[in-house]
Amino acid sequence: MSEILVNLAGSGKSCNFAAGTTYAGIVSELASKKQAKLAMAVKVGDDLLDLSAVAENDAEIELITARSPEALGLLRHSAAHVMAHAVIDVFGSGVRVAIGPAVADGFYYDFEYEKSFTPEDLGRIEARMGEIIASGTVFTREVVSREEAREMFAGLGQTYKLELLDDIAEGEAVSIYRLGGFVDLCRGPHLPHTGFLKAVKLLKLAGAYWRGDEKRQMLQRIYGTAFANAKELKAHLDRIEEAKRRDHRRLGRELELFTIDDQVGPGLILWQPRGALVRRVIEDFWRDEHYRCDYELLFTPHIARRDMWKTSGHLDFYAENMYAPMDIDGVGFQLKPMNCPFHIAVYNSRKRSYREFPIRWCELGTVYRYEKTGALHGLMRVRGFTQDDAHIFCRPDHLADEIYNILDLTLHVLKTFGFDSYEVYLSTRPEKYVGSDENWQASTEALQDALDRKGLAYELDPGEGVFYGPKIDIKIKDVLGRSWQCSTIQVDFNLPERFDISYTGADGVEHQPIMIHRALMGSLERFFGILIEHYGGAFPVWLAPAQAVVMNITDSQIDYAGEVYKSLRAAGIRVEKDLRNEKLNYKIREAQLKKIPYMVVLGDREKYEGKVAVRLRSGKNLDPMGVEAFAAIVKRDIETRTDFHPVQG
RNA sequence: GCCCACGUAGCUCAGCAGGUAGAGCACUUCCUUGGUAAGGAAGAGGUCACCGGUUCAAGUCCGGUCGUGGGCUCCA
Repeated sequence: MSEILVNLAGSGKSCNFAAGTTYAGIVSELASKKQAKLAMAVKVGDDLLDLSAVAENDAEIELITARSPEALGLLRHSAAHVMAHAVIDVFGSGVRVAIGPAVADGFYYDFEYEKSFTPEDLGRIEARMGEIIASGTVFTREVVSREEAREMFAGLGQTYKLELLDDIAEGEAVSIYRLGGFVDLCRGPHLPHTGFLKAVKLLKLAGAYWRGDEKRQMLQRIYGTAFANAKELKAHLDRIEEAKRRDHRRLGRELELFTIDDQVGPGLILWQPRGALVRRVIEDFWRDEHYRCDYELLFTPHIARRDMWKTSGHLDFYAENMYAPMDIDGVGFQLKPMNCPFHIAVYNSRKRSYREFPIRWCELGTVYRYEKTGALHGLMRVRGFTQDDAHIFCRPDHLADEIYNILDLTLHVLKTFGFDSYEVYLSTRPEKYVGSDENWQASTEALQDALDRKGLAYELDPGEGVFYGPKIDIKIKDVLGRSWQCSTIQVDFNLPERFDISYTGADGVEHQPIMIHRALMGSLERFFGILIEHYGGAFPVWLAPAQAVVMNITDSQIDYAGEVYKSLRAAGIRVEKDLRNEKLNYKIREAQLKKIPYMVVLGDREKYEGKVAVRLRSGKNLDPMGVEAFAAIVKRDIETRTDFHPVQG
């Protein structure tokens, strides 16, 4: 029998073994007793392997323990098997299992069963899982022939497994894993035994189509999560709670920012006064920044002739997202899902010269798109929303600079809203596309060039571009670490062609301009939703609907409070007054719940000294000061768009 | 759109062997004039989402409609 040399990464230890020794055996030799006990799997090269697998060649192996980055995936995948085992134990062999992978925050398993599972069932399943885990049942792997596997799963009535089996490439080994009486077709690897599962929890039930295809069978999905220990599980559950507390739908109602009314319709947003105020501040900022960057503002209608949407191609490739046409004096009109054709119409209103380029037109354009009822979600997915849209008409040689300037503006805007961590994606030519290869190549290079100059690291998404041109997408990360795609910059060779727009070049000949579509925030509605969650409803002073609230302690300061209120207002501060006949505690509590940045408390002391006592929403107090001094503090927050007294958390 | 769950006062929720609704907060009025997260009392407020069915009787059972929530790419 041949010998192989195996060394344990990080330990400097190596040893000779007979080929065919299991990694468990190797580990027990090379690692300390303690380490060996903690080993969940081994990593050889890029491959994660079961401890029960055998080594055939010289190798360097790495121990996978609960602390390894790969551990969570392993734990969760094994937990999924334990769950499937438990479900079959509880509901019988009539349960058909589909797939059960580890996912970003946990794991799931999809089942088909005649009865639907109830939330109470989760408890029963979890209880049974607890028993399986406590038993320390081992996972065993077997490599079987296709025929054996087919026979076995057919015998078990596991038809989904048969289907999966058919998809395994010829030549690839077919492996099955046994866990007690439960057998699953699975690539693995798995934990040595269930005793490694220290913290598992089932979370929710959901429906999911077999293979994500809505034409196929609807299955019942059970989501769960697993962590290396109870503490980390709890931290995860706390994060879920925190996300719930920050849910923009809840805060939107509590802070009276927006509502959605059944009578009006689903996916249609009513901006309440406080929300509308925030929106106005956002829009003002947006417009100012665009004027600064040499954009011009447009306004365009909400409907247009159906013919226009035919020319633009929307009726061909976007019809399912558009609302039905309406008949106006015998002519078909349709609600706009995008603003671009209107901007082209503005372009076409007269002859254009290269001397005007680049033309930069922006619009806060409200569009309407059909979304499936099940997809609607608060402000995040709606049927009517306002895009912070812009279109740039230019020559190919302008492209790189224009993109650079757009990136510059985008990052500035995002940063101002407190987002300074980005993921950038560059999507290149897909299989089906319009435009010449030269144009694609030149503009893709222009995008790359701009990204490089801006010093932005990006990921390449080959073939993920839209059919009409390459694009850059920017995802922002909020305080909870969730990412949201808002900004997009797209080059378009298609619309200029379809509308046959042109400009007169320096050579006196007509040329076709290139068009760039871009949005920074994407949808004002959605961006507002993201902001609400990002700030947890405690907007920075420049955005806060109410920046300060003046409150008196007793009726004897009503006049003084009125004066303070007036001078703050005159200073341009959004101030409210609470002069009700209530105790100070009560007023503070209310202002606190409204997350108003500054509470101005006025009692006799302040009145006689001509000062104000300021409480921050963080709970801290500032030293008493004159009204002007206080106004200056608030003004500084507003002008710098940065809170000098940020809210914790 | 599909699966599951849910839809009772502005909000959060209770009610249920089917016998014609209840709490807390918010709101209104009165008392209280009180220094940094809820002072006290009284009052008003609901065709129990909508439509239909079963029943002597339905918020409670059945069916449908509308709406809300969790999901529906993360491949054995």
